[in-house]
Amino acid sequence: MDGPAAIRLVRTASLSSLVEAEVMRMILAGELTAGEQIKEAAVAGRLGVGRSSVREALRALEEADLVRIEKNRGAFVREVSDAEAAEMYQVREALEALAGEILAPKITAEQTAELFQMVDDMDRHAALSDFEAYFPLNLRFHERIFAMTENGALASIYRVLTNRLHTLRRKGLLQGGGFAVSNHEHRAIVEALAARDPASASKALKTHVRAGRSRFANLLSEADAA
Amino acid sequence: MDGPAAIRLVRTASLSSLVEAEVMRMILAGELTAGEQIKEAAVAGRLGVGRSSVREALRALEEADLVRIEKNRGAFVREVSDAEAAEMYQVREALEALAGEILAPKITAEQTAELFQMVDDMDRHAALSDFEAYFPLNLRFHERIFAMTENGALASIYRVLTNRLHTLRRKGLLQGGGFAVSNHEHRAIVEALAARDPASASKALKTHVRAGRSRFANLLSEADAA
DNA sequence: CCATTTGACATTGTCGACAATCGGCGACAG
DNA sequence: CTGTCGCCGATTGTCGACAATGTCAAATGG
Repeated sequence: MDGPAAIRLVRTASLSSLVEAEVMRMILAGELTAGEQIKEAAVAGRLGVGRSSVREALRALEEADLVRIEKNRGAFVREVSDAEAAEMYQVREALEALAGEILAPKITAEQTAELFQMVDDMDRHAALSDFEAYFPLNLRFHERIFAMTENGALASIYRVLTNRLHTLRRKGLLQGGGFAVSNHEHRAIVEALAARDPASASKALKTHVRAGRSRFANLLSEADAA
Repeated sequence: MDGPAAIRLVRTASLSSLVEAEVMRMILAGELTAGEQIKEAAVAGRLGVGRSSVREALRALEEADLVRIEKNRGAFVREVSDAEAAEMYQVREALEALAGEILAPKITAEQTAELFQMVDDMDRHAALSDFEAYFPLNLRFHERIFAMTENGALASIYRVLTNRLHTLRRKGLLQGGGFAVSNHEHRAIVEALAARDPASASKALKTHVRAGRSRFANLLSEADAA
């Protein structure tokens, strides 16, 4: 027995949803590279489930735009072009700005403390150049802001977008060396939120996303030059 | 033989994707009411396909948030509460504003002509109180604006959002509200776009969505009072 | 009369079988 | 040598079988 958590899991989660989570994890972790084919039988064998469960999972991932399915050819890890990434950054900018507008007027002292704490932690990791610790915290920071808005539709759409962007963002921050800079922007965001000023919170978030986009764009041109 | 269109369809579309489209159509058309259970065997029999294809389709629709699947209980048409609808309106406002900002600087004369034409058509339908003709044109009007931005990510997310809004339990109310007034707002939007002014286009779209939201809210309180 | 149990039925979850299709390799003609 | 055709192995598409689970009403006991 693994305890009540496992019991609850079995009672609520279907096999295909677990497969979906696992394949998604593999994609976001880079264990499956962009463009690579995902063979149903291989996944089924590896996870010890039938092909139907894998097919259902892949179908869900297709709707989430993480894989692309071509009839009679199979499922492939979706590749996001540079142009698409730029589009997504533009949408993300608007979403983050909205989140700032919603959250600023109603943020609580506990919440600002939590966000400041996260920024402090990120500062520590940045000082040590500990990317492995910094990166997930960065993700959680933005996710917490959306969660605090208590607008479920907004948070849900944001998650869809970041899932699609995930590999790109990792790459952008990895080489940028700009993640100390990026954290200065984080602090500015929290300060604007703590001041309960919707306009400046919105602006700080916009600025942050736009800076991230241009950091990404710079890396692209460097890579093209090389 | 049904001609080359049918051939292309068979070569590119899987059964499950066709089932998905059909079930989605039934949900959006209201043939399946909110909260209703969708039985796999019934759909499979009605469409003449196996249960696997139906299951895959339902799984995709779940990811699109049009149905909700409970393990061992089945799939149900998702119902959107009034509170969720309000959240979505807020997100939609931000997305439409962004679309206006993107489109205004680069809209062409042909495109403004097309949009003005649609507004004129809507005026005609409004004068005749022809809901059935007005409503789909209204949807297309907004969709065209997003398409013209040529930001695929933005258009894709907007579609996700509107699909979800269509499962609104009291969606009948959405269509009722003063649509002659609403079309005045449409004209203002196109005029701002034609003037190639991003700020005012963005503002006109925001105003329009916000007005739609309050029209909806008014109808809700009326309905609750009755 | 009410609460609980039990058991039959309906529905979903998972699996493997079989058919359809694709991609590549080699045979073969020019 | 090049291009084409046809076969073969690998992979996906679809289906129905069987097991697991939930539902609901009748039977049972207090």
